[in-house]
Amino acid sequence: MTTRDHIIQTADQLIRAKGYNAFSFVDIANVVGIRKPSIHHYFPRKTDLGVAVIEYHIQQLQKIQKAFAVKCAVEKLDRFFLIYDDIKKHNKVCLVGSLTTDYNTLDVEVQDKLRYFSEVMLNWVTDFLEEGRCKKEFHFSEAPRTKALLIITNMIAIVQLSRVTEDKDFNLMKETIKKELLTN
Amino acid sequence: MTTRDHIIQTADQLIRAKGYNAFSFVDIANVVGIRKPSIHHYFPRKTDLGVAVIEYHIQQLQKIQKAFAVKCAVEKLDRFFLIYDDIKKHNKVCLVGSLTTDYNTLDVEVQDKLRYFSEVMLNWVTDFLEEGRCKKEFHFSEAPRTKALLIITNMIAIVQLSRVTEDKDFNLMKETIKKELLTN
DNA sequence: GTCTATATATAGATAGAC
DNA sequence: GTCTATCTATATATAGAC
Repeated sequence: MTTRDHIIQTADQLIRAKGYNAFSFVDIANVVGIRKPSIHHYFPRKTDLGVAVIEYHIQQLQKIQKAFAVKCAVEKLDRFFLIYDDIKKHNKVCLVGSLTTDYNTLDVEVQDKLRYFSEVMLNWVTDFLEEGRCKKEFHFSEAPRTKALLIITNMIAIVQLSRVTEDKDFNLMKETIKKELLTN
Repeated sequence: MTTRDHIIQTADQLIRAKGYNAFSFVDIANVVGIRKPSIHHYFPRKTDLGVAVIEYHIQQLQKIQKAFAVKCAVEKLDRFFLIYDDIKKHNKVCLVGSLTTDYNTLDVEVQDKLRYFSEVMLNWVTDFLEEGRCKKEFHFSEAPRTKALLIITNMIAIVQLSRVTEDKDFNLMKETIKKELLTN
């Protein structure tokens, strides 16, 4: 892995563990094993790093979309849940949840990139829900985009909320959502 | 309003607009019209202020619970939604959503108070959902606490997510949730 | 590409006068 | 109860040597 990628992935972990305004270049330097000013060689401003972290997430999601394009809707749903399994396992929150709460403190470049990432995510879920209903894998009465919003908001917030309720509420949400999609 | 209350309410607005780690005592001083060190007279540490803000929310919620104790479940649901209407109207997020994303940076006193507030909120929603189903006002198949988690996570995250999708997604969530509770 | 040194701003917090 | 002055730590960022 290149130093640049190591910085991006470390920033990503810190943003989702502590929040955008609670991580610093020193935190990253300590993990990557370089000095604070060296990070500016790759990312002149914190904003540049923030944008790069979101771009990394967009790339990862597009890889998943591509790899699962031929799979059935239930498999796509399971892959969607797997994203949050990983988040919950490491006691993080998702990038959209972390950055939307700090939204009013972000530079417009980060805001715009975040908007685009959210759009890609929402479109993907909307599409596989519609496909799943079309093929009788899923059953739901709402518009596919509305159902996608319901499910995505469940997942965004349960990784946050289960930090203070109970960890097992995470699996409870997942199982309830899946069961209801498969029933009827 | 006392200076102390003014500080608490200003801190509350700032936490939900920008996040816990993005507001400072100077921000509050500028709004309240006093100097930064004067705030320490009321709240020695930022942690003390954080705790007070959550306590304020607990009090507000308990007032609502009391005032609506005699009302029907649908009215309680509408009052629950009204909390989020106010949040969305002012482009804020809810306290639980804001503080759970910053959870790992909070002192344990704030964490514990936040856990208690979340419990009060979850219990209230669980109770009026159960009551509503009992009286045939609501229809749902999940356990009441599970349904409460589904609805609360929808609301926590839609005020966050609709900052980057579309504002009208907020009303869309609300109406969809209510319609499904009333149907069947 | 990484370093040391530094600039500049701001954070949370305290001391002590009024 | 509020102020000025100050402390200490840390933030983002830059300059310039190696």
